[in-house]
Amino acid sequence: MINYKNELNQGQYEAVVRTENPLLVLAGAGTGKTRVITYRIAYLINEIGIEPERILAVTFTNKAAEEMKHRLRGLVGTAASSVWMGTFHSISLRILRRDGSAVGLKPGFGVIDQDDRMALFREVIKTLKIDHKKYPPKQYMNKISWFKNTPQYVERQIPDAGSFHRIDEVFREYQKRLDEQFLIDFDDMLSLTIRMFEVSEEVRQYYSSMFEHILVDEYQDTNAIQFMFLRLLAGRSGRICVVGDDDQSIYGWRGADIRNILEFDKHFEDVEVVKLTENYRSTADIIARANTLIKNNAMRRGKELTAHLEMEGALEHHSLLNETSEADFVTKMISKYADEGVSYGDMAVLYRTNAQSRNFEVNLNKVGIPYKVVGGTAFYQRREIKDLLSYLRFFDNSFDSVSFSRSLTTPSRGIGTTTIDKIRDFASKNAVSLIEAVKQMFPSFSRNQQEGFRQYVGIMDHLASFTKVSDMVNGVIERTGYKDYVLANESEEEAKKRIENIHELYNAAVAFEETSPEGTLTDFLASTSLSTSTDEASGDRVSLMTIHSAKGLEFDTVFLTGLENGLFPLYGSIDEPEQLEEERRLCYVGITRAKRNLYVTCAESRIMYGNRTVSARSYFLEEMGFAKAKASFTPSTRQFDRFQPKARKPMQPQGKEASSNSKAGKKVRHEKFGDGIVISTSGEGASEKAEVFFKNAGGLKKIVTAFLTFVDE
DNA sequence: ATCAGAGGTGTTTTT
DNA sequence: CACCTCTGAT
Repeated sequence: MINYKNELNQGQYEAVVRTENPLLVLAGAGTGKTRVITYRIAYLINEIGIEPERILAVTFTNKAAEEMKHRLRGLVGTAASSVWMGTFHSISLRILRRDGSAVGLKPGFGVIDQDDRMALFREVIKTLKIDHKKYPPKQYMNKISWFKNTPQYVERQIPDAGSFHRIDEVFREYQKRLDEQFLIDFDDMLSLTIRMFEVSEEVRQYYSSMFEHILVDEYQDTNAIQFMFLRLLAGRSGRICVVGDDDQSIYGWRGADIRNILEFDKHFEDVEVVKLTENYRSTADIIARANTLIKNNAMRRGKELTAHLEMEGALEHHSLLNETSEADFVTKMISKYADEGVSYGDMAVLYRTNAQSRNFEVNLNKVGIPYKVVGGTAFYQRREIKDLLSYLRFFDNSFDSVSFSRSLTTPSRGIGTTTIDKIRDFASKNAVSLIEAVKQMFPSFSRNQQEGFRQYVGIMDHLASFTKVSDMVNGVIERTGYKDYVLANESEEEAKKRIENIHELYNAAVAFEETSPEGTLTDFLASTSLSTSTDEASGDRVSLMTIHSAKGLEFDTVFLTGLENGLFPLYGSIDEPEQLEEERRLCYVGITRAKRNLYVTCAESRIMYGNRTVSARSYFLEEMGFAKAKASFTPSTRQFDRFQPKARKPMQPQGKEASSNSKAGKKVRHEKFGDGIVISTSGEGASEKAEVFFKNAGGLKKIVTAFLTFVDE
């Protein structure tokens, strides 16, 4: 049926048929990674005779899993749906649903989503009377999230006391509340699964022998405990195949450990390695730029892509005056290509930070070009959706206090925080559910409040009369009068959008019933917590997204924007070689998204923090070989600091060579903060301020230039 | 209990 | 700039 030899090149073929030993596939951008994975699974099923449900395939996003399943269906038909395919998180969740009792989870446990988790941290900080201004809840959340991704947490340790203000207390209190509410958070999915494997040899054995073959996509972005997960299932000599590209590792900040891929052959026995370097995506020009850029990185296994498509395209760099002209330029080019017949869905505008999307949005709107901002607020994060779901969440889990207070107060019923806090206390002290607390405390409420509660409890009772998730969704929409509430409180335009979303929620519930006929409300709610904005379809519209979100995607025409020092590479990374390398990899990912046309832009100044700041061209521009901007698009005569094209230890900025009107990159000294590097400047004359990164004194600070001494080297 | 307005604060990137 | 939280007025 499938002719593997004909449909794959030599390297891909090897990657597909070597199924005995641990296999590392180093697959550069556009070298047919997805093809390898799908064909390998097909090969395992069709040629080796492995049962599809004994194959585990881990992807980076839910969307990638869907895409892969779709492609696999084309190769093996309905068997595709039996393969275990999904992200580490979704697979872990599935495992925990079945065996979570081994680590003390109650069968119907819920999953708290990111926003609610943040809300929970705020509560905790408040209860512990910690000054949230001095110690923002967000920091605790990040630190604890980070900690939950370490082997120590898997081993049940508690964060090092003293490492951050009262963090162990916060951790305990936060965890206590989660436990009380029978909730787990995002990070728990993975760490609890691994803990379970360690605690229960029986469970581990069950999954380990069930999965005869494990495949992992985007292996370069796995972290320490994801590695543990794989090791526990596959053993040291197991049948595991990981596919990745060390040059595309861009999640170090999230704990991804590039050593997982660099040292794969140390972690497993008898490892075979296949390198895929033949690129079938981009023009030779694009590949050449990508290669020269990434050569500047020291931490890599080292490989060079070769272009295999006979195709011509544009590859240009344009330096624009400011962020508006950058957006103008991009918009103009998009129109041009659209006129030439390139469809909108085949074009993408990429940037380093989400905040940059605005200018493009404004301009594209003006001209009427359809676009989609990927990575904005995810569907399930929208206010109206969260409001409605909070009823279902509370109905599903009457211990969930975040959902309780949200649903109880939207639309408002004359019950406020004071009363809610009382109910919480009561429930917590008596170890009863919140709904039980309400019932017992009922006589103590004022008449008005009693009316509110009666209505609220009525909705919950109403929900109990349904079995189908979609009916419940509909029930909430009807009984809360949510549409009227929206119409009464929002502008007509806004209300229309929200109501559309509400209908979409109902559709999602119907779709859920179709894809998982056995699925419960709990499952549906968990799936909403796992869903992210990158999972949503984009249609025939121009994609606006961060380079991180663009990972794994490709477009005919790509605009890579904002190539300025301080923005891309971003501030903090400039002085840290390792981080700078990650930024460079990110740039590499950006370049290699383009198939035919690539435009790389920068702006000489842009508004940041509300004032206009001038910044220097990105190091990466010179490294890609864009030594000078095109004359026609550089009205400014300003000179920028230049760097040796092949500096190894990237770039101690050379202050001396900078011109007088751009101080970016210069080394400075401040009486109090010590040595630093100027990132950008704003203002004129005596009020001129410089944004300076102080390595040893708290990072980025804004200082009036007069207080700085410029240091010559 | 709710809302509007002031004022302070901080920004990467996301499963 | 844009968000968020706190405050004081209804």
